[in-house]
This record gives sequence, structure tokens and C-alpha cells, in this order.
Amino acid sequence: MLSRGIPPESILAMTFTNKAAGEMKERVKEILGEGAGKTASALTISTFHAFGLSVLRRYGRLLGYRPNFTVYDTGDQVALLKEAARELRIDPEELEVYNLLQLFSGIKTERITWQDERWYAMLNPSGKSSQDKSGEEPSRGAGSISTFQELYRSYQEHLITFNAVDFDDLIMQPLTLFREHPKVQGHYADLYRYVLVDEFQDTSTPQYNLLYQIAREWKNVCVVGDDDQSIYSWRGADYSNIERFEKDFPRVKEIKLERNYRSTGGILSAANAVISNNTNRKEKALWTQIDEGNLLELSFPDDDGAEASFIAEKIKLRAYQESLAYDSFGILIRTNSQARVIEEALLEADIPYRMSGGQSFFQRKEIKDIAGYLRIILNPDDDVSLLRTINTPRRGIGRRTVEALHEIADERKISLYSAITLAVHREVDHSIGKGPLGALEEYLELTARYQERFSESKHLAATTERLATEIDYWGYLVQEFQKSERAAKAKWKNIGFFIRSIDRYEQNPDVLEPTLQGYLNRISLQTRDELSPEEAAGKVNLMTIHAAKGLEFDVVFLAGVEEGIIPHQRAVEESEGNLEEERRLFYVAITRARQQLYMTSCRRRQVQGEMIEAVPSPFIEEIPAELMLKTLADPTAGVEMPEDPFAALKAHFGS
DNA sequence: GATGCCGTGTTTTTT
DNA sequence: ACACGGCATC
Repeated sequence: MLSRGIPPESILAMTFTNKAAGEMKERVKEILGEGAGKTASALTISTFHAFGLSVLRRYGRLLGYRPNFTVYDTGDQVALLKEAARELRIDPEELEVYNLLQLFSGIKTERITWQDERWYAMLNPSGKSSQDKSGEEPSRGAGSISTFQELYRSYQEHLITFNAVDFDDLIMQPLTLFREHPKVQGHYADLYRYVLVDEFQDTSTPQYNLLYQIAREWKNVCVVGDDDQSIYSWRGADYSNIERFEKDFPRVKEIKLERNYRSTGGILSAANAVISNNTNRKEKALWTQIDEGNLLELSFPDDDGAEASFIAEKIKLRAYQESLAYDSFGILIRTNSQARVIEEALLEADIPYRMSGGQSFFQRKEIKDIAGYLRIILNPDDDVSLLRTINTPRRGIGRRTVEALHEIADERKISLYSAITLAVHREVDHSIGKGPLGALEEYLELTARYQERFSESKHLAATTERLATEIDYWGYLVQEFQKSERAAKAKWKNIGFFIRSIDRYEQNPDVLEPTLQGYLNRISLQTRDELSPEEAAGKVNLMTIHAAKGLEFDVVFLAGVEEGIIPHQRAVEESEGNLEEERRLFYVAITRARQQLYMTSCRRRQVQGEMIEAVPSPFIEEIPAELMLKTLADPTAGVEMPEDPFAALKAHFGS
């Protein structure tokens, strides 16, 4: 496109994960060649959510958002919902918070309505809550429609009071903005005359609407997708958007991409055979000119520990024998919980790796604590961050004090921070004692001081470091983890890492004007701090199958090919139709491999601290036997390691 | 108000 | 296995 003289700033490319956006940026730079960095960064390459956020940052005030609003992640949403419940005198224990948030998400994105009965099954699968007619009424019944509606309303009101948005708002609010302010819609539609969407099968209806609002005038849209790789239906992805697309842009030209340039013939045949078991799909005939290649290998380790060491040893062996770089290996897992054992084995074997996706670095408590301070400094109305930081590290503000503050805040519909200000300045009657009141005053002073420091200083990282020192977070960690100095140290190390990541952000030439807000935005939409390309080089890639979509590796290990893991037990329990999505997931995993695929199916596996018997995944049967080499014995038994050239010396000197 | 211990449940996948 | 919340105790 650029070669045709199209100005780069008129191009908008949408992806679904930060990882994909990052890869795309890299590839654009590569294609444009050296020195084209500037041209490449003139393109807008963004996830849908990050794009929505930038729209709100710019025009959010038209919807009543104050500057520096906060983006709430799932953890914050849970905290907010519990707050809302507390205020309505509903016992949060009676709520299935996680499912309730799913319901709210469905309502907000208009996937479900209150009239819909679908959500009811979703909320009471175990029959845990609802009919609690026994005895008196300690709290209100938590299972009725009106209660849920009331909670939803309160949840929404609180978001506004706290000057915060949730992930769904990042898509829905820009749509509202476009509807109520056609000029804003016009601005974006005019700016982006060329729109591209990668992994189009993963668009949700609101995301599609957003895309449509931007592209409807110029109609220069290019979408790439594969219905066989649709693996996000659980969060609203709907590949029937492909049909809507054909209707909305009638002059559509369809190009089938059936030639595969990635995988060996054997891998492709296996993948094709598996996916052909799905009923609901566009028929296609993928082919490749690459030769058959090696057989797929399937082995049966005794347990997940053996599986992990098999993978580690195999990687070491092949890296050594074939001089393969570590970053040409990918280890794919279905669930994040599989990662731990594998990480341990990689560490043990001294193999550099990176884990992406999943339990984010930024979700760790110590990081959320410090980030909580940054958030409250930026947006004092953010009650969730206030509650997180008000007594961490401990400063003598306990339950009673917080309750008193809540009373002031609830009554006036103001944030807790405002309530503290009133209390400290004696502008309101309250029952807060002298000690806690002094502590509150100090808290106010601290946040005010850093508000100033952050606005004056351009050194975000240094200022954050100063803050961490001033609140004596290290002292707090030592106190909290008296039993494990190691844990305290590890957490403090994470704080150091966090501060360095702020520093990296500040130094990043792609960021024109680094701000605290910009940094916090970035981390709230990022599952894990993406390593810079240099840092990622030479490292084995460990990730979930979901996170691996769109990526490829010479050698892929697929761990835990067992019934209950893939297909995942909860997925099949939920609904029969989910089996096809699980199969697509398996298909995506297979097709990540260029040269070789290793699968492992453990005989037993440690799950939630208990050893359970495991059974191979039924999907294995769908791979033609002649494409696969089955190793019946425990693969770790026969693995020979390359001789350590220093082994003899080490033995000699007894090191 | 802080601290320590015990019982309970658990997120499948991600923005 | 592990984190989290509740509860008793200092």
C-alpha cells in the first residue's frame, strides 16, 4: 500500500492482541527496510481495545469522563462489584462474582438482554446461591433478576463516580461517542481511509460496528480471517461477521489463501484431518509445496514433571545438535496452570525462555500495590486503587475507619478520596479517631506531594522509585514475609523490574511524549510487559495456545494433550458446541509448527495438589496414524544429553 | 487496629 | 498447592 503512495498516517490496522500488533509493527519495519522506522510508526497499528482507549482519551470528556480516567481490569472489576454489593447490603459471598461479571459484560455489549434466560443457567450452574429461604434474612436474596439489575446499575454508577472504564467500555463508549457526536466519527472516518483487520474471525459485534463506523465512507477495507481459527467465541467473537462484511461492503473481492508457506506436508495433513471433523465451516483445500517432513511425535510421560523435563531435554539436545536458536522453539499449553512445572524444568536446565500471556506480571500483588499509588495520584476518585493503597503499607487505617469513610462517601455520592478530604478538614461529622485521622492526613499529603512531583518531573521511573522508598515498601515486604526472606526479595525484585519497565517506556523512541497516564494505559491493556525484540531473541517461547495464534515456530511442543485439558473439561461441560471450538484450538496449536511437532500426553498429572490419572485426548485419534510416531515408553527414560564439555573438569575439581 | 491460623474454593482461554 | 477471607487473639 505504501508503495502506491498512500500516506502511512491514513492507514489503520487492527489486531486483537498486543503481541500481534507488535509483530505486525516489526514486519512493517522489516519490509520497509532500515531507516523507515519513522514511516512505519506513522501507521496506526493497534488492538481494538487500545484504539478505543485512544479515542476516549481524546474525546472522552464529551461523554463526561474527566481527564486521567482509569482502566479497570478484571481484578478491579471484582473489587468494584463487591463494593457495589456491600452498599446494597448484599453479601458478596452469595454472588458468583466471576459469572456475574460475564453477565454484565454480555448486557453491556448487547450480546444478551435481561429478558434472555440464557444467563440464568450461567449464573447458577452449581445451584450455589439463589434459593436461600431458610431462617431469617441476614442479607438480601442474591439470586433474582431485580437484584442483578440493581447491582448492574450500581456497578455502572460507580464506574462513573470513580472516573473509570472497564474493558467493554473501551469498545462501547467510542461507539456511543460516534453516535452522539457525528463530527468525531467523521474525524476518524476521514483520517483512516484504509482499514485492515487481522484475524477477522475474532471480531465481536461491537468491534465490527466500530470498524464499520470508521470504514463506511471510503470502503477501503481489507480483512483477513480463517473461520477454522476462531477461538474467542467465549468473549463475543462471532465469525458470522464475515457475512455482515460481505453485505456491508458489496463490492467485496474474496481471495482464498489456500497455499500454506509455513508447515511441512505432514503437519498440514494432520491439521487438515483434525479440522475436517468440524461441521460448521467453510470448506477449503490447503496445500503446500514443502515436503512431507518428519513424522509428528507423540509420547507418554509418567507425569507432568516428566513431561516438563522431556521438553527441556529435547530442546537442549536439538539446540545443541542442530545449532538451533532457542527462539525457534515454542511450547504450547492449554491452561496457564501448566506453565509452572515447565518453567521449573527450563530453569533447571538453564534454558532461557519467556512466558507470554496469562497471569500477567502486572497482576501481581506487589505490582498492583505500587501501580495503585500511581493510579490514585493520577485519578484520586478511583476508589478501587484507594482501598488497595490506603493501608498498604500499614499506616493504622483499619476496617472501622474505612467504614466511616464509606458512610460519608455513600451519603454524598462522592469518592472516598473526597470523603477523606472532608473528614480531614473537619467539614463533616465523623467518628474517626485521632490516630487514624492523622494517618489519613498523611495519606492525603503523600498523594498530593506526588501529584506535584509527577507533574513537575519528567523522570517517571525515578519518581516512582522515590515513592516506593518513601512509603518504605521494602520494609512492608520484610514485615509481611517474615517467614520467607526469599519471597520478600523476589517481590522487591519485581518492583525493580516494574520501575525499569517505566524507564524503558520513557526511553522508547516510539513514545512521543511519555506520561504517567500513557504508561498506566499501556500496562492495563497488556497482559505482560512485552520484551523488546533484542531481549526476546534467543529465548524459548512458552505460552498458551490462545496467545500463540498468529505465531509460528520451527519446533513446537504441545503439552498436556489429554482429555480434560484439550478439549478442556469445563468447555465441554458448558455446552456440547464448545467441542468444535476446542478442536479449532487443537488445530491452531498443530499449525504453529513449521518443521516438527511433539505432543505429550501424561499418564498421570498433578492437579490442585493431587495426583490424578490422565487419559490421552480424543483428538489424537483424529490424526492419521501414518503421520505420527508414538513413543510408548516414558520419553525421558532414553534421552541422552550432549556431553557437557566441562563435565570431566567439574568432576575432577568437585564443583 | 494488627497479627496469625485455619478452612475453603479454584480461572479455561484475554482485552 | 495455594491464595484468600474469616475469626480469634494480642
